[in-house]
Amino acid sequence: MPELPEVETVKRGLNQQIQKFSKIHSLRFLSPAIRNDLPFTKAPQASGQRILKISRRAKYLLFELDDLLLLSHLGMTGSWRFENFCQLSDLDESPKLRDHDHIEICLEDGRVLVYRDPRRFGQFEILQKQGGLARRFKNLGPEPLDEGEFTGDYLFNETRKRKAPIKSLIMDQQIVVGVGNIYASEALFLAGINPNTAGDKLTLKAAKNLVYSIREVLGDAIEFGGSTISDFRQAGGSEGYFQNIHLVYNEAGYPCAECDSTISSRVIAGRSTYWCPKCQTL
DNA sequence: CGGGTTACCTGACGGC
DNA sequence: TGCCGTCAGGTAACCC
Repeated sequence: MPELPEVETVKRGLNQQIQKFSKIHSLRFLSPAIRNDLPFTKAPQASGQRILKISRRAKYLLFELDDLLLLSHLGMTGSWRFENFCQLSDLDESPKLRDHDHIEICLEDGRVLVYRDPRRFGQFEILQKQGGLARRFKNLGPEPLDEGEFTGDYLFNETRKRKAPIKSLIMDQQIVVGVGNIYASEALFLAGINPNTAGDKLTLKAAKNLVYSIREVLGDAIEFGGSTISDFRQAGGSEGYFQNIHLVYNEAGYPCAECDSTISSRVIAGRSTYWCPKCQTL
């Protein structure tokens, strides 16, 4: 589900709600069954650690503790929420848990952070602060919103000799992180580039345009609190608004907002893809 | 290696 | 009502 704007929205919401240096009373896994099979039911090493802040790399959330990092990927349907009044003495009787809750982090201030993920495509790992992260993230490309590395020249170079459709390439997290299926279609529309165009057919000018459009659509989506398609929610539980501004995603058969042509769709590398045949000719 | 397909899961929705 | 097929924002394993 969540792409970069949704994860960024969750991160900002969690940081607002984390009190200054909330201390963890206990962290426990309610189910061993999210994607990277949690090998234990309790994580005593997290007890007593403060949550200093929550940051984001690519589509991963990083809970920075005193000595540890909690790494959380939301997959398609993952979400974090706060519940009040954690029953510290008798967790099993907690009435606040729902179906598909997998992780519970009780804070000493009495609140509890709960991770829920019906489809269980999410990931969760506990890493040592020193060293673990670089290895874990070695295959991730640059952050699209950071100045400097993700430039038109960079994308042009990365797409040379690549025959795959440009849409697949901008969703490749080794080339650039954070772009998923919705924002790939949206960014290509803004740039006037057909998603089926082979990577090596991209001109330098088009690559520069596309980098600009990716930045624009991701940045705008963050301002609107992300896109709520079915179950994405901000950390406070409210919906995003950017889904109301999608120009091509899920618009097959409807008129293009720019030119009234009928929006096309086709599955590319297993993912539904949408574009305007008249506006996207590069 | 590069590109596509499938698997991993549950739930929502449409057609019959 | 209910059954069945299809689809869903991601990643990783697998196959050619």
